Amino acid sequence: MSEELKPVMGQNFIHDFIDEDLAEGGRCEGMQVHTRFPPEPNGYLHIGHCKALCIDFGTAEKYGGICNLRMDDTNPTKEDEEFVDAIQEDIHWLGFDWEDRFYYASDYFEKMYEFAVELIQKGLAYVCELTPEEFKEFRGDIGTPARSPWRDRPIEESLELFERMKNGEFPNGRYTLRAKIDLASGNFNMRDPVIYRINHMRHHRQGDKWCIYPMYDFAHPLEDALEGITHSLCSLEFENHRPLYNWVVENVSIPYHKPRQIEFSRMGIDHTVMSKRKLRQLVEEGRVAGWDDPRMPTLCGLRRRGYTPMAIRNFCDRIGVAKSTNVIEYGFLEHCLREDLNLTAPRVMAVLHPVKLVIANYPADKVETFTVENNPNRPEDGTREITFSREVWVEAEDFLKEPVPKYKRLYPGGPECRLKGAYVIRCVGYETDENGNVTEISAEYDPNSRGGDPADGRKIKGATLHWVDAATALDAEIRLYDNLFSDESPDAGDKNFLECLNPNSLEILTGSKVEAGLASAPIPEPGKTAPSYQFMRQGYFCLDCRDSKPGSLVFNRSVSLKDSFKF
RNA sequence: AGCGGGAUUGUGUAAGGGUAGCACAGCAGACUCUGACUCUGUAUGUGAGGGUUCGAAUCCUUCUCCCGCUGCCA
Repeated sequence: MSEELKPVMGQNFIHDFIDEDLAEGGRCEGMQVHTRFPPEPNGYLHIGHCKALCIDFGTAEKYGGICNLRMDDTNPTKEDEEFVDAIQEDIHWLGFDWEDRFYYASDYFEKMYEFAVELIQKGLAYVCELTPEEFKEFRGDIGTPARSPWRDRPIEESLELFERMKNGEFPNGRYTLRAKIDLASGNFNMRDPVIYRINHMRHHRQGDKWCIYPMYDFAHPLEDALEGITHSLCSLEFENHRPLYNWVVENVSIPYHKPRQIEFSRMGIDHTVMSKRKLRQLVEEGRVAGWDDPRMPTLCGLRRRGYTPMAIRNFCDRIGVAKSTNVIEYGFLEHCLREDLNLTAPRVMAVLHPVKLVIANYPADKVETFTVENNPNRPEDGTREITFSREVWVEAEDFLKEPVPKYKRLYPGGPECRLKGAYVIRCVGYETDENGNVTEISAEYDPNSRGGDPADGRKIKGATLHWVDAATALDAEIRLYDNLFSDESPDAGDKNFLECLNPNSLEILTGSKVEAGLASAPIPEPGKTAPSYQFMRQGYFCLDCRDSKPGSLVFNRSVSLKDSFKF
């Protein structure tokens, strides 16, 4: 990671809270800031998770503290071990390290059970036998308190029933354990929330050991407290749960810290969706090729698209942390990618829409080799050799039969242009097919401009054009991506986000021409970052890890270059 | 309606009584063997009304609008 681009987290309101805690001498004895990233292993990580990751790990780092990775696996219905590995890989790929602090919430089931028993003994929890339907009916609403006919069940009876629940004597839904808090609270989370439910389902790690599972609101504060977490950072939708979080920590005999929950707003990105449900729908309905489709905001998708960990991390650190609703422009993500790739990506030439250019006064049997820099901004990256002959491919948009204002490329009678690294040429004519489509451009070159510099030092008025030698060029398939959604906010309101899908989000070009040297380009392993090349003037491209094979190259365009000249 | 949050330029985010700053996007130039990069310059903002004050984005007050919450999900 280059120093100048190393992501740095700025001061934000979370830090203000922590500074406050530190100044008070620490709400926790001898406090070292300790955070955690607690994904539920039920799906793939996306860039929204990366924001949380940057906040959790970044905050710990800023204070010289540590951050745990914890699988929040308290609901066996949705979770699977397969995601555990994928999640760890993605986090490591981003460059975060939890060292040896990797935990499962399910490892605390025994302790959680004991804490639940303690609550019952204190008269702060009871076994309830409302059916789910009754529960809903008794829940009350704004203005009317909930009713709970079982909240005065004798402690001994609750203890016995809870133990029998654990022993598997009852079917799903027969009983729940509820915290006794406040049936009239305006905060519905406090209206005697369920803290344990019966679920006869095999847990991915615990197997059939348990058939009762703690609810998030009960489990999470305990997980945090047991791990010594000082600051539990989460997104805004848990704000209403904070009183319950604190209630649990305060009413249970935890010998460790009292963690503090701080909430921040999630990130939205325009032209994309972030909800796991919607992403899953895109995959399952075949709207995209899979979770790692380069158009997906998943980390595996972005990776296959050529996004670098550096770019994604910088993005997350620079969008800031606040509590207001926000929608970041997709262009900002692209900016962060260009910023990184511009520094590191080797330059090569590729012609996406090829047209044959014949240099009339160049000998038909002559072949030359030119040496060009891999990255003019970084001479230390060395050079490569490219061949040149009478016929080359150039970009179709670099020629016009009739020029438009400010056009300084090829047209009959137009200015001298430079073939990058080769020769100065001037357009002298063109040929068309019966439909008037340009089939061939003819030009004359200046033999005294070898390497691109005219011997007499005259200034070249036209542009520098990229090209590839027709004699050695490789065919490649190029995939250009656009936003998956044409609507700015496919996530907003009641509209069906699928109706906002952009039908032009993927464009496949066949017959594009690339430098012969790319034949030896390393094809990345799936799950690894594909090295990106800058195709001069065309953007950043990486070989597709799934579809490229030696001799058959498929490139994904990560992002185009900014183009200040619109044709 | 009850509870909890939020509102600073096109977008995101700073400034917590003292010149509203930064980044991206935009526009205009310079430079350039990438119309990229880089560099320079530039326009646009404190949701509304009252109040306190020499001075308010910031403190008080009234209002408006937006978001979240009534899973045995997390």
